[in-house]
Amino acid sequence: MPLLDHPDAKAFLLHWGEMGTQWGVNRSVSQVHALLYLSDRPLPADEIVDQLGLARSNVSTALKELQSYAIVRRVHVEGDRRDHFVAELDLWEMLTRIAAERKRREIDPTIALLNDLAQRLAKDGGAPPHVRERITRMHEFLSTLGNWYEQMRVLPKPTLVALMKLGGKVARFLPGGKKGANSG
Amino acid sequence: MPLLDHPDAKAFLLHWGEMGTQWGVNRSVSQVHALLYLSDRPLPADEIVDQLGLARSNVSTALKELQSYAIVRRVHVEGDRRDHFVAELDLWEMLTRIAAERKRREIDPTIALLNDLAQRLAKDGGAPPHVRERITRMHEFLSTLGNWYEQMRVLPKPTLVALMKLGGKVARFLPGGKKGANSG
DNA sequence: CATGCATTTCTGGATTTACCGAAACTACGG
DNA sequence: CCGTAGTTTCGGTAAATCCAGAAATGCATG
Repeated sequence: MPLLDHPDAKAFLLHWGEMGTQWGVNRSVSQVHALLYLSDRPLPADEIVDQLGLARSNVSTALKELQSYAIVRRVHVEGDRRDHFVAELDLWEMLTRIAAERKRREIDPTIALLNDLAQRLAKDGGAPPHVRERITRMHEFLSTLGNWYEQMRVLPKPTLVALMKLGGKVARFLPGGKKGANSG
Repeated sequence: MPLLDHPDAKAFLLHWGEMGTQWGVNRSVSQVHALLYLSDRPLPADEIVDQLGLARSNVSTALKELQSYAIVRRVHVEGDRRDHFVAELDLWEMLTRIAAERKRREIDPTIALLNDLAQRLAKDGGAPPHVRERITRMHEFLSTLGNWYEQMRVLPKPTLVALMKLGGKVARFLPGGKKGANSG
């Protein structure tokens, strides 16, 4: 029985699709992802086509995209020649992989550009000082974020989860204590 | 002299505009933001129109959107009846405000929906167990993230910055400690 | 190496979104 | 009551995106 006959499953899938569009992911991609996330077994592309009513080609593209994020992978199913696909079910993994890929695609190139601009501006005596300063600050800011991310990325997952659950209490451990901690 | 006569300023603005589109923000909005970020003085809407070559109505909409994120604000300029606009220059502020607004607009409604679905599924004896479980897990996951965010949000900015700079080292403070480090 | 099936890539059309320019409307201060 | 600034709405158009069908490619098998 099709998974999407269940109204709640369908509601989730539709909402997930819309979420995607708001974050710059196309609807087909996020719907395919939602379907695989809800499925209890690997699905072949054809079945995704049937359940979502998308064109075969479109599903193919979506699967490729999802695999490039490493949140969907191909699996072999005994006695079936067709590729089957499953979604990453560990949501922490899912999040970190999406973050990693978006950083790679969008943030890193931005930092690289800002690096260029900042360097050029530093030598350009005629450049307006505030432009130089603003771009340099943005560069530093994104670099800091990037470095932080790289350090979080390599932490073991349970550590990450523990930190997240600890929430604001981590601030206790900062030199100077919680309120009004200094930045050294 | 127009700010965008400087090639590096222009490069930044164009890149920023494209970044926006990849994150679900329209190009006009992010370009207006970039322009205000680089500007060393408050700009009236007309001047934004001139410098970016956008329609007046479009700029008006973009400014409204940016103000709804609280990363641009209206200021009064002595001796000029027109509204002028400035961008938030503190990038940590900018980030947290964008995060706050996107959470409010997109994440919170998603959590609310998942909450509904999870509740309904819990009572629905006929629902496939894996669907119930997957949706429940997603709900818990996003709730955890949301709670974490709320706790981070209220930390003083210097504390936030300090934590970020501390990076992966915060893991040292966890009970059970990461390899090779524990608090005394 | 030919065949059949699975999959990807290409291409044109449909839909959606973005944007302009004009007009209507609000607000405010002479 | 006028003039200026600002916003909102709207029709039209341009551009980007989405997506179905066709063609091409890949791949395992006999």
